[in-house]
Amino acid sequence: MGKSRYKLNEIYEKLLDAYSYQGWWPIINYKGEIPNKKGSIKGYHPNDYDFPRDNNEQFEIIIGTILTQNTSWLSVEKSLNNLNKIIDFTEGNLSLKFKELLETEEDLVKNAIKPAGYYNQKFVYLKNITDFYISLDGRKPGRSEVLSVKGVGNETADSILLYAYGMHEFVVDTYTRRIFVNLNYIDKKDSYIKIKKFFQHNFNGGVNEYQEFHGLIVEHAKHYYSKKPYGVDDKLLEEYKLN
DNA sequence: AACCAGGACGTGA
DNA sequence: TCACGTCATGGT
Repeated sequence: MGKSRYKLNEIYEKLLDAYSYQGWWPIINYKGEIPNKKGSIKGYHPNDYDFPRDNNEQFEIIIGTILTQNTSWLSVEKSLNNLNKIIDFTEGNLSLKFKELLETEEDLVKNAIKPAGYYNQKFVYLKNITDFYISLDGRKPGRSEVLSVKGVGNETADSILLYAYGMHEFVVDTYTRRIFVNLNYIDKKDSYIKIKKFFQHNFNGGVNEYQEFHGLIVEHAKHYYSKKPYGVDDKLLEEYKLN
């Protein structure tokens, strides 16, 4: 494990030194703040992995995973705050209240989530995942089970499992691909599952480290992998680049 | 004014 | 399987 030529744990430590704890997944009613964090100014809980603290926070994370598909977190935060004005996220059973709202106030919900984009699609996806969540009745879902929900693909599934359920599933996103393609650790044509397994086999860490690593990868990528050509100015991880 | 943002799905080869 | 078009608002 330590003799792998892929030094993922060293990279993890390097990113942690550079950016410190990211406090993913953000909770909109949490009062913690990280100054100068792009995409949001609050909701993160750095170096505190005891989340979600209740079922409503768990469901809020799940809503967020749908809304953030191909969209910036700032837009999602606006949508979540809009929804929070319609339904109190902190009282009662959020999933049941949300289901009721989805069924009776379609236009109201669509308008609320508009900032996150794709609001017609995401409205349907939210209905699907809400019904699924309620059907679980508190039970932890399996990966294939979550994947079967229309609107939940590989990344969203792993985000739900890792951040909402605290399960040991590595999340791969476009930023992960860009960084580690640039380091020649993976090929840009590799499938999601292949990359996920690559990280799970070569990165030694538990649930907390999986959560943190993904947040760090996103943070680092926002600095050096948002505009083409990706990563040419990435001095921080330069020493880990292969051939 | 293009381009991108914490993707997923349907379609046709 | 896989490449491609579609979904859509908002920031840079």
